[in-house]
Amino acid sequence: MENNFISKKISSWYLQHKRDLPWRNTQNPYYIWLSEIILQQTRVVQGMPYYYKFIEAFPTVQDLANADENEVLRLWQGLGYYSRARNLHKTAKMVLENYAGEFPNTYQELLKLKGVGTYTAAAIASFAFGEKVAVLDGNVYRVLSRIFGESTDISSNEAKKVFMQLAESILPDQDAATHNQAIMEFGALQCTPSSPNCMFCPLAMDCVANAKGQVAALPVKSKKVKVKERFFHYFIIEQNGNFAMRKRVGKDVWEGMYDFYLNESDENIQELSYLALEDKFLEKILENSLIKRESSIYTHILTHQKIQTKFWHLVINNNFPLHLPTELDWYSLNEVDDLPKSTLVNNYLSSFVFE
DNA sequence: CACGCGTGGCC
DNA sequence: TGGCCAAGCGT
Repeated sequence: MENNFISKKISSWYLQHKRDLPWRNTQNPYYIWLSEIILQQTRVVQGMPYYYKFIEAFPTVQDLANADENEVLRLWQGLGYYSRARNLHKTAKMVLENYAGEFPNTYQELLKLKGVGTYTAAAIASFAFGEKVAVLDGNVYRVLSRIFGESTDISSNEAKKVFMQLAESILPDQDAATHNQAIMEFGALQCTPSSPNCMFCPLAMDCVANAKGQVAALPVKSKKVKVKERFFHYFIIEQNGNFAMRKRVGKDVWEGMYDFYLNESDENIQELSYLALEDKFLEKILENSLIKRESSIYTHILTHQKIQTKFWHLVINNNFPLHLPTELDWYSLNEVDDLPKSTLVNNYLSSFVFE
């Protein structure tokens, strides 16, 4: 490519302004993979402590593969998008079983790993193995849309082809790794989503959006999220110093994380007696317990959901032979602490001390 | 393939 | 304040 002045300017800017991030000082594919999974949809400052925790707890991919899923999820607790942690663990096992413990070293092979899509495969292939493949992430979409004045909706299916073509048009033959790092860092620090400082931009004179006064309008992104309201009543069931919890399964939020007995309604119902009408188990435990604590309403905001929750701490009479539903099991206080839990549950638990 | 999946920071 | 975003992926 002869119009590589764009790549050269961005890479030059990168060498002057790049942050010193730990995963940039290694070519170990395990560390690079780990950092890329952590950073999916996640800010560097938010992911950084998790990166350090993981490499300390699991220095090698073998260590990660040999861990229990709960242990991995517990370490991931608080970072969100927990399928990343479950897939991280699955992939570590795959690397051990299918690749003899050696990370696959090409874009095409990397794509076969769980949780590794086109972006992450390109990132690992270029950073760890020097393969000439272009990364296409949120930063790259933004930088390219502005430089080239490309207004294709980045939420559309067509965008992936259009922008990949642009990305490849400025991908240099040599050192794709530095180029890829550079364009992402350029998007993160210079060509920012809102109010970029184009006065100091080395590409100001080359940028179509800047010339047309379209910087704020690009990239075009149409997708809007619809927020669904949900109403939870969590019942912390305690008997003889043990607590009933379950591992969440299915397609709902927080799959794999542990929580308490949940009564969910479409409407904002406050009366326990009303809830118990439709919930025989709840009716039974209410008849045989004391309400030790009734929390205030916790409003938990997720990307697609707004969940209003009240927590009820019930102490079941010691002599009542309570038979738990199959999904629930008893855990000691220390075990409760060790289990992976959502931030909503942890917010409640950390708001007071069990006595 | 459009949608669901977390959390925290920003204005 | 509420909406938007931040190194996407699986289904």
